[in-house]
Amino acid sequence: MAKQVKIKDIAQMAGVSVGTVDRVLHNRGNVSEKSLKAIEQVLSEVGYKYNIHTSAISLRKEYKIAIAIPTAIQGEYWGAIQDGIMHAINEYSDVKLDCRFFFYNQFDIYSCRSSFASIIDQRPEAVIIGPTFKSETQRLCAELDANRIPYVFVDAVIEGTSPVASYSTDQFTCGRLLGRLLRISAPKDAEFAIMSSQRIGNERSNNSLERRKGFIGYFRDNGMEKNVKETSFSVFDPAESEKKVMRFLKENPGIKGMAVMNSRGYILAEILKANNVQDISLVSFDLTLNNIKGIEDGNISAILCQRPELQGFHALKSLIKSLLYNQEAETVHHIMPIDIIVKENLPYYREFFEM
Amino acid sequence: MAKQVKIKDIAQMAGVSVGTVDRVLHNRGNVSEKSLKAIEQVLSEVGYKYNIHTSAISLRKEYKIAIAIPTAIQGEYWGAIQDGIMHAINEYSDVKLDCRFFFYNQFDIYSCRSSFASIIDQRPEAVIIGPTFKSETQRLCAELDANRIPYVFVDAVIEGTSPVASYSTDQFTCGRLLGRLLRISAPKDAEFAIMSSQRIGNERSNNSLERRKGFIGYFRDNGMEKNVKETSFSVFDPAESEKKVMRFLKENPGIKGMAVMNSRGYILAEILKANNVQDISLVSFDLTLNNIKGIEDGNISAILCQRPELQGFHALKSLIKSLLYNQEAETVHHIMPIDIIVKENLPYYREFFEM
DNA sequence: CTGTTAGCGCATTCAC
DNA sequence: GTGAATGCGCTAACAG
Repeated sequence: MAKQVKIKDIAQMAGVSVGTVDRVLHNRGNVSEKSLKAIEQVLSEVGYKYNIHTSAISLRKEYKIAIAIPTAIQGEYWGAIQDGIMHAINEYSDVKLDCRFFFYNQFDIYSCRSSFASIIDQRPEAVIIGPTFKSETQRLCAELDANRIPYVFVDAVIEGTSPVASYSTDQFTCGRLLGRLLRISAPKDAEFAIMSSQRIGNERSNNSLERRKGFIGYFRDNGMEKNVKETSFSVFDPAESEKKVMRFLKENPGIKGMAVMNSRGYILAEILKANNVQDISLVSFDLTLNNIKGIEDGNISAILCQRPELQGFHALKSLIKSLLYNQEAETVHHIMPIDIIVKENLPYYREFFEM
Repeated sequence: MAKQVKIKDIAQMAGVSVGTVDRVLHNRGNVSEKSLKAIEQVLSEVGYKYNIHTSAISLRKEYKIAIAIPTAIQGEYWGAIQDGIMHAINEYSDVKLDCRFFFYNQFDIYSCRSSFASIIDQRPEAVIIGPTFKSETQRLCAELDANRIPYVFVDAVIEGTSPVASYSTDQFTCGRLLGRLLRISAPKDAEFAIMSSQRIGNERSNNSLERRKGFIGYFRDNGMEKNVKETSFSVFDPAESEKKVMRFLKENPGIKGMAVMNSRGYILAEILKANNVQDISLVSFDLTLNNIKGIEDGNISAILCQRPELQGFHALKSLIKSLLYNQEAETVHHIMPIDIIVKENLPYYREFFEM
């Protein structure tokens, strides 16, 4: 229980006033070489620790924060990210924030483009980005970099950018994990299907592709590459999808597991259920309301979840720290844990908000 | 982005001074009926939200907190709980705390008794309890209740007590989940073993018993009660354990999965590995260093984890709130999520500290 | 360049 | 019973 050393203490030890210490801590210049040295000396000896909250109350400034993510629907993936952000706003309510959401349609590059453009117009002091379109994001980030506006990524990372932090999942490993979950619960010679949703614009396409690679890689590593089949279904045309999937299963009777590389597992759950297919394990992503129902009803065996609330929470938290401490820090990439959710452990994931 | 309403605002609206509002908020009396009414009226209208941190800095008081848990070893279960507590101390460093750990030997009731006795002597203002011995805990809690000292439970809940909050896991469901994990990855006629560690004093005995019940219940529900076998092993005598386990496996050649109802899975992993047993899945509890190694080496198939850091973190957090707000609130029992950890998702659980 | 000072939201003491 | 005043750790404006 070492006592926290305060700015006043440091000032005293360094033989200067609190004002000068404050200037050093926020490196906003106008400090003599001599004072600087003295203060840095003391700082390195005693290990000063900032107090965000007292700092925040004394700070009269209100920060404008822009949040650029795909349209968030309650009970779905981006809705959970939004929940996490709201939670952080609440937890750091002493930091005065003016948060604005700039939702865009993740399947419409034009919507993304115009959304990003209006962000620049708003001149925010910090930005949270849920990136979908690569070059649009890069363009936005270049602009932000030029204006020294800090930003963080949630869900995924875009190369060629320099965020304060990022919160994402190792999608490749997700794919491998999916492979493992299906394989261990099936006979040795079983076949497995990758179900991709055919959709113009490609839903979180990069993520799905990585997952697919991991999935195939897993079976390749186990000498079972030939056991992996692949087909697609439509999100919008259930009847057509049903026909297609059932035809696929008839042609591939060895299929014992299906992996849906996005959050649309529930659609296939409905199809399998309607056709009384019992011996196929279904795995998918994200704890959406539909998928929750699928698990509860026993039509989905497992869901992988990437802690979207936590991503949102920490995204805002790290931005706040960046704004208040104002220091040039290295980018920190955080890889979220991958939760495996099945019928038994489902209830407690829903209930407990994890911060 | 509704503006936070402050005490000053409330005072103004109610036509009184901040002092009076404060008296009401902390219900420490000396307020006229009329003022009280007025303030409560305003409060119910605007929904005032406390700010712990500003509250904490203005509060000169230092709180004594006693933490009574089994001896915490880094990298093991109680060590992780301690980590979470330390994390909370750090996160709420503006609240002045004098935290003292009162470790006790969870296999020695006398050590527990003397530890609990010294807590009472210390006259702490709040207590975190990791309960092992039922009546010892009940006695401590009765004493705390009598002195109106708030306390919270981690890991488990003891009946006949009235904590501020508790953070524990549904052990019965853990057992069921273990059953499921083993069953789905084995042939239909496979047999499964409950491995209990025979140890005087019974390691977290209640938890193990609940898990066992859940495990057996799961197989009963699936009409496979007869497929469940049971044996025990010693933590202290590896050679003897090895003999015993291998004999058991010879006598029960149908065994395809083993469930260790505590954190000692790694011991069996070593035995299986040493004897080149490959076709038996091993599942156990808690992300201890030994178990992590077992997963990495492929000798343990899965570990169930009950977020010990999070338990510790929230335990202290809720105590802090209880101390600062000083309101008689209902007990809140929190059931932690049960994480399933396998080789693929292991790395990211270790890395990401989840608050 | 530097020290002083007022003020942030809140708790508490102390006159009235 | 009540309100004014002081201080908590910190920031920033201001006067030197």
